[in-house]
Amino acid sequence: MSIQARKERERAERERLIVSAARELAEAEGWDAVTTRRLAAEIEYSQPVLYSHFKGKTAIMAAVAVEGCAELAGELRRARTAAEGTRARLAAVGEAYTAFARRRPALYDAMFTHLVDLPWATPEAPAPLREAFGELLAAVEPTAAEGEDTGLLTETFWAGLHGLVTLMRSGRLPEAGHERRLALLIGHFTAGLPGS
Amino acid sequence: MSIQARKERERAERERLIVSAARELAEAEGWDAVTTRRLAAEIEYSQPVLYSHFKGKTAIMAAVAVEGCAELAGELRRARTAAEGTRARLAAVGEAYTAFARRRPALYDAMFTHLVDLPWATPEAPAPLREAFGELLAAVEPTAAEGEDTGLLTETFWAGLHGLVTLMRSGRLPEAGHERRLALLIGHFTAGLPGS
DNA sequence: GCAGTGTTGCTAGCACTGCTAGAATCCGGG
DNA sequence: CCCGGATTCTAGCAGTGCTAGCAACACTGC
Repeated sequence: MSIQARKERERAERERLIVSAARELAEAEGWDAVTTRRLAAEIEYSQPVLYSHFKGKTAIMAAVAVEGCAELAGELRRARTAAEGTRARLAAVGEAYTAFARRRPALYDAMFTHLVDLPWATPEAPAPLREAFGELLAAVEPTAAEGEDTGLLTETFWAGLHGLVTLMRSGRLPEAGHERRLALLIGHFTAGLPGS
Repeated sequence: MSIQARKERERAERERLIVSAARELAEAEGWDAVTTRRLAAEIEYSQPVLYSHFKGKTAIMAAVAVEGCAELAGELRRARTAAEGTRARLAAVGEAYTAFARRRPALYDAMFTHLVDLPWATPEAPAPLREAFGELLAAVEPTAAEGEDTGLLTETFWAGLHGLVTLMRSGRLPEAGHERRLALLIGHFTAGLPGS
């Protein structure tokens, strides 16, 4: 009984070790550097051990992505609750979102650009994913007009942020001007608001 | 003199063959299926021939991306010139952009998601890239307020479209609702326009 | 017409990838 | 103390992008 519990505990511990090692390696050298061999060496086990925990490399990335979503949700919440007023809250959340993406590019890639085989826009989506989206929703909701679908509106706003981030990170948009582009996006999503 | 001209012509012909084969293969089975071996077989030459034309696989993808940009520019222009009125033009261009992305996902990936090592936001960017952006600019410009930077505004609008497309294609946004999300984006970028 | 020459394209192979079958090893229970 | 079963490792597969060095070809000058 007790010894099996210990084994399960150790196993869970090692699983967390895999995920955090993958994340650290990715953040330090990019996802290309995260090979199964390299990752196995990092956790001081052999390759096949990885496959006893995860179905494959993409499953490991998915686990990292979920972890990242939890973190992002926290940062968005902090930004939102710290700001006063509808417009300022949306601006703060947008700022926090893009700052997160720029500070942790590899994490962001795992979450929102790489194919990771996670259920997204469904109730079965992992909690951290729904939480992160919920934070965006909470910031966007007050800006909605009468009868507007706040879910769709949030998705559209999210797309704007995501586009800014990815196009910039791939060199398609110059870093310079990011603040002003973000301000334009916020401005267009809060036009016609009494508080502006 | 003439024989060298013929050789160069044949060489250029083969280069075009490589690019179009890569493109067709990518559109049919995705970029993962475009391996150097497969591509070589497709053009009925051996692998090293590819490297006498392009620096590597990414360079081939870049060539495909440029071709795709030219095509996108054409479709955007058609959409823009066919529509009447500032708002309708922006809507038509947005519609054409997302339709292109959904119809030719592999092409779109090469152009705007994969790392392709092309100069983008500079004067040295290939003409088709600048043309495609110019089409967006032409549609966005009339919506700009007094003293607004139309370049930055276009970039922001582009980011919105790009975000919608990529999040949808990776399953992060449901296909259903695309039209309404696009309408919301257009709406927010044309608010406060006399013609609305 | 023909040998020499220089380019052109091919064969073979490197170092690496994700992933897995089967051998070896370790650990708890009798 | 030793056996049995779970656990982990070694070794290898099929595939990747890319390249060195050789063979064969086409063209030039005689």
